Amino acid sequence: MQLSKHTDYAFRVLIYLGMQPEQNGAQIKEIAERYDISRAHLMKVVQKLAQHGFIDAKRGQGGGIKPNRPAHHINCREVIETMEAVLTPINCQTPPCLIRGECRLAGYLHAAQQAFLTQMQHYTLADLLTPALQTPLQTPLHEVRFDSNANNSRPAGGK
Amino acid sequence: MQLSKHTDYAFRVLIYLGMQPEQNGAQIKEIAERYDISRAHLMKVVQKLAQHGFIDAKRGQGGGIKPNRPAHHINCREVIETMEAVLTPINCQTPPCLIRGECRLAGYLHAAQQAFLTQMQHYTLADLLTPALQTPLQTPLHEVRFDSNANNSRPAGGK
DNA sequence: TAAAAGATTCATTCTATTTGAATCTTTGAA
DNA sequence: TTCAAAGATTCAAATAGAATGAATCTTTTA
Repeated sequence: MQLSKHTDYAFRVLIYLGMQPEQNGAQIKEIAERYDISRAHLMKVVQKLAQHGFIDAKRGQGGGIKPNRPAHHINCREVIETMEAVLTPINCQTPPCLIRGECRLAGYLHAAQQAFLTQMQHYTLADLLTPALQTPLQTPLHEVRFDSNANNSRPAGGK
Repeated sequence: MQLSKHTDYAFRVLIYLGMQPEQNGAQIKEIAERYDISRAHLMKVVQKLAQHGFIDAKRGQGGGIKPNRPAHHINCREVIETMEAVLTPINCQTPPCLIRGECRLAGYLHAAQQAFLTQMQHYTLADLLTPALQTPLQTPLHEVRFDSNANNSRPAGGK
C-alpha cells in the first residue's frame, strides 16, 4: 500500500521546476545530479509528465523541461493519477476471487480510494513549495543539511 | 498502490467464517479448497488474524478456526491495519529523498491515507456479508457461477 | 554540421510478494 | 496410550514488478 517511486520522482521533478526562478526550467541531467537519481530513470518520469501536459520538454541545444502552467494549477491528485500504474486498491481478477460476484469489499475499497484521492485533490504544487523551496538551492542537495545550516550559500559546485 | 494479497485473503477468510451458521467455524484446509488458495499460504494469514484476536484457532482433532466476536465488531480498518505490512504512502528514507527536511508531500499523503482508513472504518464484516453470502454455499466456489445459475444446488463435492 | 539534449529501446538488477514443501506440536478420540 | 487430525513453524523457491543502467536514435540550434 504505497505509491511507486515513479510518482515520488514525479513530485520531486515538479518541485525542482517550481523552485526555478521565472519558470526558467531545467535539464533532466541537472535534476538527476541534484537529487542523485539515475538520469535514465528520471527520463521516463519526465516523459510521462510531458505526455500528460504537466511540463514542456524541448530537445536540442538549449533545450530542457519547464512547467507549462502555474504551480497552483498542478493538482496533486492529477499527478498521482497520471503516474500510478495501478490505482485499484484490490485485484479481484488475478487470481480470480471466487466470491467476486457477491462481494462488496471492492466497492468499499474503491470508496476509500476516492476519499484518498479527494484529499490529495485539495493540494497543488504551490502547496508543496514551502518558503525554503521557493528559490533554487545553491549547492547540490546531497551536500545540504537543511536542519543545521539551511543558509549555506557556497557557490554551486561543479556541474 | 494496492493492498497485498495477505489483506485480500484475510477478508476472504473472515467472509467465509461469517457465512457459517451459528458461528460454527471452519477449517483452514476446507477454506483453502473452497477458494482454491494454497493451504500453506492461507495458514499464514490465519495466524495473523488469530494473533490479533479476530479469530480463535484450535488445533487437534475437531479443531478449526472461528470468529471470536460478532461480525459487526470486526472493523475493516482494523483488518487492513493488521494485515498490511507497510501503510505509509511514501518512503522518504530509501532511497533518501534529499529534500525531505522541507518537503510537505509526506504530510499531505499521510492525511490522504488517513482519509482512506477513516472511510474503511465505517464498514464492518457484517457489511461485507451480503444476503447471498449469509448462508454457506453448497458447492465448491470454483464450481459456482454466481451470474448465471446462482441457485445451483448440487450437493457438496468430495472433500 | 557538430554538439547538446531529450526520446526510445533493451537488458539487467533488485526486492518484496507469493507460493510451496516439510516438519513440529497440540488435541481429542478410539 | 496411541494414532490421526489439525493448526504452527520454518525454510526454500518462484514470481512479478519496480528500479536501474547502457546504448542508440532523433531533434534542435548555434
